[in-house]
Amino acid sequence: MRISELVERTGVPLATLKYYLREGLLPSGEATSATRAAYGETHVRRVAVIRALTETVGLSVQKTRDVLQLIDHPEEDLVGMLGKAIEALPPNVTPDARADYPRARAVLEKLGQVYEPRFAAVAQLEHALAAAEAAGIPLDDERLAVYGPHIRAIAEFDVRNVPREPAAAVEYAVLGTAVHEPVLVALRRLAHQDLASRRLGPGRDATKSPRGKPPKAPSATKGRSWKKD
Amino acid sequence: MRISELVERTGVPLATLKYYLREGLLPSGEATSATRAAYGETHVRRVAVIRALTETVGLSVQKTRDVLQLIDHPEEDLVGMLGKAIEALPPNVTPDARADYPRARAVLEKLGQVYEPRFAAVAQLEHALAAAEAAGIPLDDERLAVYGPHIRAIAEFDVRNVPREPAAAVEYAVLGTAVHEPVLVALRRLAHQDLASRRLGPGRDATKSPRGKPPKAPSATKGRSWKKD
DNA sequence: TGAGCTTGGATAGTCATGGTATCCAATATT
DNA sequence: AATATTGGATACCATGACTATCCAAGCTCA
Repeated sequence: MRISELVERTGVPLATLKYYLREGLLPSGEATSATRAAYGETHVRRVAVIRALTETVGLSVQKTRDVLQLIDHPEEDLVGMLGKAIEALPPNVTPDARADYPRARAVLEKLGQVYEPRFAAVAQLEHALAAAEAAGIPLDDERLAVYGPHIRAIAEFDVRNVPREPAAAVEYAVLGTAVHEPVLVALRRLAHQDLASRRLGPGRDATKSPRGKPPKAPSATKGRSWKKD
Repeated sequence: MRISELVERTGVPLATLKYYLREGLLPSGEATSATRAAYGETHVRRVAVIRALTETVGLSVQKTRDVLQLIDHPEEDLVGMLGKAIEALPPNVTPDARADYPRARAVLEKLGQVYEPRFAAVAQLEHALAAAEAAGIPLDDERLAVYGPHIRAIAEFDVRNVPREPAAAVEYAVLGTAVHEPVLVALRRLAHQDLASRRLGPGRDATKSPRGKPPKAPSATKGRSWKKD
């Protein structure tokens, strides 16, 4: 297909596609002549991934390019790739191997995981913990005892499902880490709303302005029983 | 204290503090004279919260102001406040009550939660699910069956710990939702790295450059027993 | 008292991002 | 041949988050 069709298929303006081309996010189509190139389904998919990474995950165009290059040039070392990908993900904190991340270290020790200051995620965790502290809601032991195992279980599922084929594994690891984060975050927010509205009782309005029927009582929800504190 | 001291205490440049003042993120100190004002600990804390929200959570200055105003003017309706807060959080998708969010609806039905298109989080979830799909890693039933309950459990803990006092509850709900997200995300990334390095076997190097002894089994951690699901 | 420093308040400038818009010349297409 | 579409290059623009200056009205301390 020609680039004009790519515009139609993806809904992304021509000028923007050219921009992605320039920035190296999107490989140029196969040149069929001096002034013409053919694009394929891979390009359609690539554009979708670019938008997912930039719009939903919130990566900058530069970081998106880094991540895509990781996928395009997979190395055998999955763990190393994963590390590099995580480094590209927000929040953009650059790890300093010689720095000390006391909060992160304490947390990791409690979780029985290795504290490795070269991991970008350690610096990210430190940052996040400091922010929580600053906001007046530190991650105390009790909360960590809840968050830790559940997050670990989620991560175990993720890792269990890594494809065997190396290239696919890299793509899964890199994209999966990034792309499921917003899903998890949204699910938590929705669970908050669901629980809060049930807790504060049906009968009161569930939303700010719209007058919506408050979600019906906690009744039967998959047989789950939510004890209310 | 004078503003120059606030600069020292927070490490934020004067020009930036003035910017926050202008934008209404930071209340001005109590005027002691025509050209002098006194700042207190509340200001120090406020600046910390501003940085946490902008740097770590990734809010824009505008959205940060919205969130802070929510906290400063708490209403009794906690659920409504929570909804407004979530609306200010990234990704910035504005919910359309008349729109249909098919992916989000399907997920919520499977989870036994109410589908309410006015909730911003529903639109956010739809967005995230579409992005995951575009990236080639859709949230299939199996994954949802794992993510859902664990996230729910986390959210239950969060809701269980809402303070009783209304103003404190609003602050906890609004800040807690936002501020713990980066923590959860960082924990998942670290769990990925931990699991991946264990999986690809000790014996192989755990990171690209650093040589880290693979963590010992999750066994006993501080005598605390967190049952793993 | 007065020289110099610190403020608050206002205004303008800067830098990075993430696009948009144009122009052009070389083809395709009809 | 006439018209439309490309690729490639270049220039332009809007937003956001600061950052820098200016100024005049106080403080402060010798």
